[in-house]
Amino acid sequence: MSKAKKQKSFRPKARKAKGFEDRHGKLLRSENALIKAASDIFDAHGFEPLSTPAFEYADALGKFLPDEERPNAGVFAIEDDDKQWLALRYDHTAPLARFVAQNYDGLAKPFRRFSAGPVWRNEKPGPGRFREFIQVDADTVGTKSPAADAEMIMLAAKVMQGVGLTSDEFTIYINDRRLLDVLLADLGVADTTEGLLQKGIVVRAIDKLDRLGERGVELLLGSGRKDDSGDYTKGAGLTTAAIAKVLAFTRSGHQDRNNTLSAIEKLLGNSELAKQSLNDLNMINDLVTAAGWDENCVFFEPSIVRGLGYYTGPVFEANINLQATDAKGRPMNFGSVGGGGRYDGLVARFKGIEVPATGFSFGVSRFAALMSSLDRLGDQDIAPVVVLALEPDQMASYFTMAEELRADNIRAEVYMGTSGMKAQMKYADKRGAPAVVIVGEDERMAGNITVKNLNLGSKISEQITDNVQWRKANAAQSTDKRSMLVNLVQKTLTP
RNA sequence: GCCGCCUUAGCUCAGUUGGUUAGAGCGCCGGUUUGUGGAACCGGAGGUCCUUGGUUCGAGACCAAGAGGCGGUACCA
Repeated sequence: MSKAKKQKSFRPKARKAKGFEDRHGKLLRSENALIKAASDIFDAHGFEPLSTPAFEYADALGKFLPDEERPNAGVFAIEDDDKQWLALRYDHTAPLARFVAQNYDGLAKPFRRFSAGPVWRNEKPGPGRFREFIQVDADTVGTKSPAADAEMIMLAAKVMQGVGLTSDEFTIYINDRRLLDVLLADLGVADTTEGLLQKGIVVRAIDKLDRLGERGVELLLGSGRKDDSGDYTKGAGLTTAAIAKVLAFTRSGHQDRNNTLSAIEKLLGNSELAKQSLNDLNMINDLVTAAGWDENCVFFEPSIVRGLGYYTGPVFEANINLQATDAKGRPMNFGSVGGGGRYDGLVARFKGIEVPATGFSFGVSRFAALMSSLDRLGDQDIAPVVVLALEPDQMASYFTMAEELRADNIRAEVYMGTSGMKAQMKYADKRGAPAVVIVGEDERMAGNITVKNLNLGSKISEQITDNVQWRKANAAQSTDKRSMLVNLVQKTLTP
């Protein structure tokens, strides 16, 4: 490597941006299968497909406004030619609120729609956490009816089933934010700025129950917690008695939905707001029960709160009860693969009038990664049969052969390179092709085709140690008349 | 953002108290075998030892700063 050469060419390093993922093969097929399964279910229930742009004006996305100092905190934002700030959407809900507000008069309400596509968050990436990921959302806008919430819950369960999970392999948890509001009001957390801040800490602390355990959450509710790395997190500053009450509430879940509701009623039943909430939850329970969803996959769970601030009523979460390991053999604990709830305030930001809404969202990337590693989705990733291109002037006939295979639903391709036969065999092997079609001069002159079974070939090779025998072994291939092409390939592919 | 650990070939990693020309396995390429991938044997290519500065006669190794990666934690409208 001469100095002159080094100076001549600048080469950028081939590397992908942090927190962004290349997706291909089995994993991408899993994602697509998941998106399709969810979309089909939403569509069958009468939800309208809706696609909104990746960019929105930043002020439309939320109360977030990019400031000069850190325009990209949380979201990816750019300043347009006209000095207006654009930001990549960070979920599908905010664009929906914008769409509904903008087209309010023309929409049949309640308006029900589903959306699938990537969303972006400019946050620190971690395992199973990316800066770009796909969400599939279904939302119902324009009704306060708990029936709409019940429908969301059942849709979530149906999607879980739709991707092949049995009812003991997934769980849908239900809770209601209003119950926590009542509880905290009882404990003296006021509706002031300071109180709302405190409430936020409480909600986020409860959200961490599964990760930190009750002891950790207890610290976060009280004075604060120091983690293993020595970092200190400020607590909510509740009294010991108040902490006990909050924890008692999170423990009030039972296996049986009715028992959970009566336990909550005993704890909070005197309040008017709690009565409203329990009424709604009872109606949800009736509908879910009538539809036949049994107690082992749909629960009321008071410890589920969801981290986001905008929920105003029932909240839901979908969990997978399976353990998987990643490429490096480490256990993948994904926890929830989807969540949602009622948010009655979002559209009001635009319209000034309250437009109640409820929705559910699946984190497709996370969900699909889990399913893919369990070989539960995308296992239809079968490599194509490769038609070798041995004689350059016979390409037309190779194309014809591949087309015949495709007509019989066999994934097939013609080798597109210019290398010799050995390289073509290596190519087919590396692709994982189940078989190759070999038609060279010999076959062509005789009006024949040869099909080699690559899987069988590699099995046979394991038993051969002698080099000469190795060369001679072509037991894994057979030759027949040209007209028998599809037949012979078919026979090779079926075990 | 805060805390900890890490960074040597495409990948996983060795590399002695600081001492000539930095290694292994796997992978890759070629050959044995010019119409046959996968086994076996033989050969080959491939390195800014993350970067910069310092200590030293001499640094992959020691020191400092920076960058990147991993993990934890926080934030996540």
